Amino acid sequence: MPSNQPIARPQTDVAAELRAIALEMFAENGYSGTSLQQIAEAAGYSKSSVLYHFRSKEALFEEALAPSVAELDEFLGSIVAKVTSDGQRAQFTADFVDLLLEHRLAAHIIINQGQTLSDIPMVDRATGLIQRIGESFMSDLPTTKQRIRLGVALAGAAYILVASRPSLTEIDDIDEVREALIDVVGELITPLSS
Amino acid sequence: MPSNQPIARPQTDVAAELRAIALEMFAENGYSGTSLQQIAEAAGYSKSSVLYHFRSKEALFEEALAPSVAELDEFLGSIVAKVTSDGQRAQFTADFVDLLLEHRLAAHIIINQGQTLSDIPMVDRATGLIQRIGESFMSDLPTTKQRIRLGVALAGAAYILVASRPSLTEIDDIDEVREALIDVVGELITPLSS
DNA sequence: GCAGACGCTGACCGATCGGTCAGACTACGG
DNA sequence: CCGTAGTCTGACCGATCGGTCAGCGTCTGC
Repeated sequence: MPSNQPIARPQTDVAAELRAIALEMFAENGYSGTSLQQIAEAAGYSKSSVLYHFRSKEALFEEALAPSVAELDEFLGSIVAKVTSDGQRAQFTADFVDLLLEHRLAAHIIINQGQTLSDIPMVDRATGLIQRIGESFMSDLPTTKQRIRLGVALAGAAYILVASRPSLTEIDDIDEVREALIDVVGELITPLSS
Repeated sequence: MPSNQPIARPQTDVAAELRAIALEMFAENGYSGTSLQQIAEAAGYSKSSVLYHFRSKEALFEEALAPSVAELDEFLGSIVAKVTSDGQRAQFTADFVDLLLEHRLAAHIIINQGQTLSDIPMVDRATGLIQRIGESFMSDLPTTKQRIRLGVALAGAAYILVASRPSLTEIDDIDEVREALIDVVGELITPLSS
């Protein structure tokens, strides 16, 4: 029973392995602070091998970010419905927090290095999506204060979950943080329609 | 009437000029993304000149950050009084926002590159100070939700003022943003004592 | 007017950067 | 049993990195 794709994927997908390791190192030490040599060593391959699987350092970076950006795109699509329907604001908040938690590393990179790396297409696309998410709310927020409230909620949540040292988040149960965060963001967001 | 320091400082303090330019470039392109060559060119000097005024790239970086970190230290000292006295919470909030505004570039660097550059003493000192500011509040915040509320307020305000693209802040009058931000942070912080 | 300090520079250093390339080894289909 | 495609590697490339050093003017106090 032949199939049109390889009968068995190699047990270890080297490219995927490299993407994962690279994503972690780019988040930890920055894009320009991480060399192909370091990535190769961490993965147990040679630098040449990394460049065999990926056209360039930038290509590796983009492919490592791609899945997270794709989900961010999907998230933006699902927002439109929820923002207009008042009852689903809570669902949006939970989805937002969970998206950040699921894509910690990519979010860390976009948040902390987004401006610096704006000339990389994948990064530019991600920041564009984030901006559109903000705008989809902003459109019916007349006062500066309301807009700031939204900004503090989203940026504060993102930074706490993703970019801060353990200091603020501490060792508290991650689920406890998640729920508290959903509460606080919800408080800041829901009075916006009033 | 001789003095024990040079009678007249040179009209243009080259070291100070280099610190300012370097701070800007480190904030914009990251520490490892900024070379001494680039800094020298931007300042109109040679790379050798930069290294004449500063022992090393890291020394330049530290000296560029130093004034802001010193003020952060001062700020931490002034907090202790204000946190305990309930009436001065509003004053604290305004001071916090103004501190961020006054030291935009340094704050940008610490926020976005603090983790990556934690092995640089000045950066480590700054993150330590920030942590102590957080702890000075946390100490009498029993629930996770209250602590998250504080974290969202501080991190959100910091990120909006300092680290975001113009997207959220927009072209709105900076004073308008400042006041709205003080309002929102105040809302999040003041109910903490209840 | 001379000695020395100061500010600055180009030439140069070894190390490392991202990237190329010619092969080596393996596995598989004809 | 051979050819070919896929995977991986070391040797090598020019460019750039942070940093050193000898020496160039200029300015100043003696």
